[in-house]
Amino acid sequence: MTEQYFGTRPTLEAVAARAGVSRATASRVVNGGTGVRPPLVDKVRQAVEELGYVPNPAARSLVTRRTGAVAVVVAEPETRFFSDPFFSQQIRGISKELSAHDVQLVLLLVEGPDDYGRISRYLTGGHVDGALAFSLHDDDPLPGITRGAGMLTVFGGRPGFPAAVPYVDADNRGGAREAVRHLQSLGRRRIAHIAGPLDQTASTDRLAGYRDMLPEADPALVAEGAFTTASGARAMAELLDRRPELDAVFAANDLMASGALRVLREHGRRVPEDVALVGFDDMVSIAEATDPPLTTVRQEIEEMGRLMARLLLRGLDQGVSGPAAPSSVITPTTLVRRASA
Amino acid sequence: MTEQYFGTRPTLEAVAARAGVSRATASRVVNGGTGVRPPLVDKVRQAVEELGYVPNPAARSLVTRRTGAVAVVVAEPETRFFSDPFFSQQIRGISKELSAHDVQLVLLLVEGPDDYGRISRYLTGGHVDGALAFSLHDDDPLPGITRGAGMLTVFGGRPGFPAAVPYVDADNRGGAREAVRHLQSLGRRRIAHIAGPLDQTASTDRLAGYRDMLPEADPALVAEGAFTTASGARAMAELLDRRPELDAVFAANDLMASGALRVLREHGRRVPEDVALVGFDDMVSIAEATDPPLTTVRQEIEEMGRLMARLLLRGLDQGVSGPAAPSSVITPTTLVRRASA
DNA sequence: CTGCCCGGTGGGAGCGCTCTCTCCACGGGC
DNA sequence: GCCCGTGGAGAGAGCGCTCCCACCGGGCAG
Repeated sequence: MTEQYFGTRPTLEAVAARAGVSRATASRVVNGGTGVRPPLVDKVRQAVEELGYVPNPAARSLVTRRTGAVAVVVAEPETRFFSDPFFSQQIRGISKELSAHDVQLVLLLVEGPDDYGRISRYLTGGHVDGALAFSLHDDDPLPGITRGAGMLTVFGGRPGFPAAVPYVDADNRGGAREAVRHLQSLGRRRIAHIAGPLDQTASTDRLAGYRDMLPEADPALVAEGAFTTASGARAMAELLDRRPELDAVFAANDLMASGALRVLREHGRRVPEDVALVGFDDMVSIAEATDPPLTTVRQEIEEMGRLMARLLLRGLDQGVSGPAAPSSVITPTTLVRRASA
Repeated sequence: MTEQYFGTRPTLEAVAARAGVSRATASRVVNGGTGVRPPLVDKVRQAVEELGYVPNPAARSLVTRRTGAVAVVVAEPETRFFSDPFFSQQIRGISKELSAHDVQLVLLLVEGPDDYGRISRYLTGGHVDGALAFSLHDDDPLPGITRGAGMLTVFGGRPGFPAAVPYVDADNRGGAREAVRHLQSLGRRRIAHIAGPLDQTASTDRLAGYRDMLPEADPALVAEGAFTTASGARAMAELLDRRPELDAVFAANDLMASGALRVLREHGRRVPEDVALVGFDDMVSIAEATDPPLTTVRQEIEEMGRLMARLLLRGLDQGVSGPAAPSSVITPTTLVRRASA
């Protein structure tokens, strides 16, 4: 732990000299130390310690052709990425998994529609070994870009893109079915749905789950929101206007459910007595804070992030050879019963 | 734009051969092209284009000793980092500035109190040219770590650490003074303060500004919160209990102000008639959504992020030689008058 | 007309590492 | 007792790039 501000950093050469071995042996020790006799291992370790040696990552990756870093690409036309706890939790999971494997996370924020060129250039540039991306909208150019760059990429959320790219997603459809099934088991017959933006598969999949259970449902019982509180309120008002006799609502996320809740109360409907309400996500800070607390479909967001990273790392390890595309993973959802339904 | 999935990527050598020049000349063109005659420049450019050449960053940084990346270190013992829009906006600013200079952002999330070793190792490892960090608490080990790593680091927020590290912060003290001055100009005499956690300089600086204007203020008019809505509500209740005669409140951020607002209303106090209320931050999504909308002290958060990055890049350019520590920057605040005061 | 200067170019070394290949020493089988 | 097999160590060749330095030729001063 010596000072090394100026005075060039020690190289492997220096370590080898100090330990009285060759550079090759020193390298072997630094990289795991298999096939080197214990006394030499100790000598090298000690030299490393004394010199404060740290391998030069550039030199290493020049020969290994691995960078030990992956990109996380975030398309964020509308500042949603950060404001939505969904992404932050996913990033947490990703970060945990990556750092456990000593892989670094390079954050690539898309700064606007004209910025994809930079992203693409970076990805082809060999700065990172692979990429993680979030597929927000059906027309997102990201899937095209990453495959164009020939870079192994795992997506968060099923891309609208019909290509066979690996992704991690919650069982949106199954979760939605469970939500509706629960409302039905409560004896509700006029079940409305507040959908998310229909250019996202998360929304369309949840809508599909709703329709699975209610194939004959009145189309007027479905309203489209935008995953925000305000849009949930708006959609709820619309539904009450169109079908005042509704007795249950399944909202495609908790934020919209909380907006709906407010409107229901303003219209004098008691929850759950008059109208039962189920959300999606189980964002605890929202679902537990409402009055009454929200019954909702829980998805393991951080775990999904972790899985994305794991899938990518595995694909990377399996090798440069062959189209080692990992298969996608769908994580289960669970219904969390609170008071709203 | 040829396929290059397999088949090794073209090197400078290949470009040079195709253009009929030496590797040195090709390199010159790729790096700006000064001192090379136009016809040759064109030839090289064309070869680059045809081959789809992209420089190998590892090889480049091996010799230049620059990585073209900076770390953003985020200590987040309590998941605050992402949930607080403050940081996300700051990151946006940072990302914009960095990508404009083709510098990458490596995100280092501290995964817990035991994780500082990894961070420190990474920073000393030569993976990045400099670092950006957020100083959250007075006892934060980050300032010590980055200087121990001998790495140029710019902080977001004045560190409690008494060291002379460069940082970017809003004029918290001046902003607080302005808030109180405004309340005084409204004729309020019993002005309370809801402070943030007092182990953060943002909180203590704002408290200091409050005290600047009210040196004789009753200590019972100050309550400590935690920058959250709930803590603001709690602090407000406490203040009303202790000093029911108060006629104004300056809260150290908008979140706490919104919590205070709710409690004031629950206690039958009209805002601003009975109690005038001023917040801090001007988080538009909060300040404009309350009823009445919040008068608050605005700080240019994204701009602060941009400044952090700019300061770091400048320091990096000024050179490896000498202790090129950039000086700190304090950004001005402005009072935004809405209806609450 | 000769020599010098200078812009433009190429040759080549070397950044710090990994990895293959060679070499050596030792031990065991016949 | 000899030879071969085996495991451990070292020498050396690059990985792809930048940059120093030598070189070359043309223009201009002497």
